Amino acid sequence: MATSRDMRISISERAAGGARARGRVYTVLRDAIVSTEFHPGQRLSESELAERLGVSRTPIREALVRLRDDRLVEIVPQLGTYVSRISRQAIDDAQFIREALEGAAVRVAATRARPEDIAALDAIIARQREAFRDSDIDRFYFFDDELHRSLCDLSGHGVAWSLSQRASGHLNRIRRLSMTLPAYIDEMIEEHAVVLDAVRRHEPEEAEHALREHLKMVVSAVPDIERSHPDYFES
Amino acid sequence: MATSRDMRISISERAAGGARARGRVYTVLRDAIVSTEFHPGQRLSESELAERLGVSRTPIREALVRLRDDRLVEIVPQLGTYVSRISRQAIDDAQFIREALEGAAVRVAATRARPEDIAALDAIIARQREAFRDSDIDRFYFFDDELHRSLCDLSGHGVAWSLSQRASGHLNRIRRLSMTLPAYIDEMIEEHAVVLDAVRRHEPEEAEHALREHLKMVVSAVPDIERSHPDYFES
DNA sequence: GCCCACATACTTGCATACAAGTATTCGGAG
DNA sequence: CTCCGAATACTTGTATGCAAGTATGTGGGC
Repeated sequence: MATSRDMRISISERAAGGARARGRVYTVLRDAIVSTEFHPGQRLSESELAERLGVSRTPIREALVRLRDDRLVEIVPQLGTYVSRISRQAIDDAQFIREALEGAAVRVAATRARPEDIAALDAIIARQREAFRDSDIDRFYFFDDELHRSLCDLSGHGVAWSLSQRASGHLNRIRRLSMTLPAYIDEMIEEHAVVLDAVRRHEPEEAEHALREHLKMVVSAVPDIERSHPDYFES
Repeated sequence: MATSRDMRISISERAAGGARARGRVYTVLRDAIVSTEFHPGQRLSESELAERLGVSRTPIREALVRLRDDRLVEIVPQLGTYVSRISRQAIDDAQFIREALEGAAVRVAATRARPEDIAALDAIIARQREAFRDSDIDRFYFFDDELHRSLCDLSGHGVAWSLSQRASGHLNRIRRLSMTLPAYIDEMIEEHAVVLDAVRRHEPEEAEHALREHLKMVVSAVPDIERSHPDYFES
């Protein structure tokens, strides 16, 4: 029947929009946690969050359940909801996931990148240098994500980036905290340039290796962060 | 203070348990979808599911939201919830994710596997042959998962398996459907043996290559399934 | 016979009410 | 002063009620 086919089309068109309140709440809470505006270990109250965000407990709960999947909060029945403390195992897991997924993606990206794609990537790095010059950490963080996301998109598997992101909550808190140290930012930009050069020259092996090395740098910041914020960590 | 440290411990102990109704509903619904007991394209009613499972709409909703993250259902506001039709892009994405994650995991597993680990893996393959001999597809499917999960666990990053699974909903429907064909099962078992041999000999490169080749076999079944169930697929 | 308009019955999204259970705190006894 | 117990004020989990919106079926007009 023709109707069923029409319905299918209208469905996929509308599903893309998604819900409004639920998605908004999830994004707001996730940002607050990753930016450590909500401190690791802090207790969260569903009712208080509902009041502050101007919605009822229902969308708050649905967002918290998603955040639990991300291991960013721990929900204990009849007791409370807590921002997860940063876990070394979770960092290690996220690092493994990122290297595997983004490494595989950049390998494909290196074989497929067209000149205009590379120009777009160059532009992103230029913006990173700008943000660094202006000491605008939030903007740098944004364009850092943007670069990695673009590389995944180029591979034809944008889902690699979304998955990597959802798995990288603990790691991203380290990223954000490490960006308060200018030395890290400077080195990050140079490493981005190395990755991009390998992509430009269509060298998949080299690109993957450079990216994996680059990703390892985030982990190297852990001891510094652990020293300055010991209470943010587990056990 | 000592209290806060004690609290932390009790929290992590209890968080492991998790909720009962919500988790149960999610598992039941996911199994129903992946086994195509719920047909791709089928419309689901929150109220009907609530009645059938003996709970209210709330846990049903939370489970459906998780399934939407898995791309297994499409929720259209004020219209209805539908079991996603199998999407070629989703299959391709899942394949990419599985190869990247499990490939990286088996590489590590090959370097770390101790004799007793390998014995355990051998035992799983033996059970697969048993299930094959008894034509018990569900049991074979279970031990297939068990083998892949064990390999990921061996790498020290069990999370690779959970992520891979959550991303593989569309692919798993193909897996289940392809297992109705005995020829596929037989070949799968042999390929498992090849992977395991490489792990036994501590050859990471070879193990990853064999696993990636093995994973590709699932995709090769797509045209067959598409011919026998054209209405299960998108557009 | 065909087509258009309206009412109806459904859907999900959100808000609220109730139930079960825990930590804390306040009061009293020793 | 110390310690024990019960009541209280919270927490999350679940159930239900209401609002907004869409598809469908029915009845009337042409």
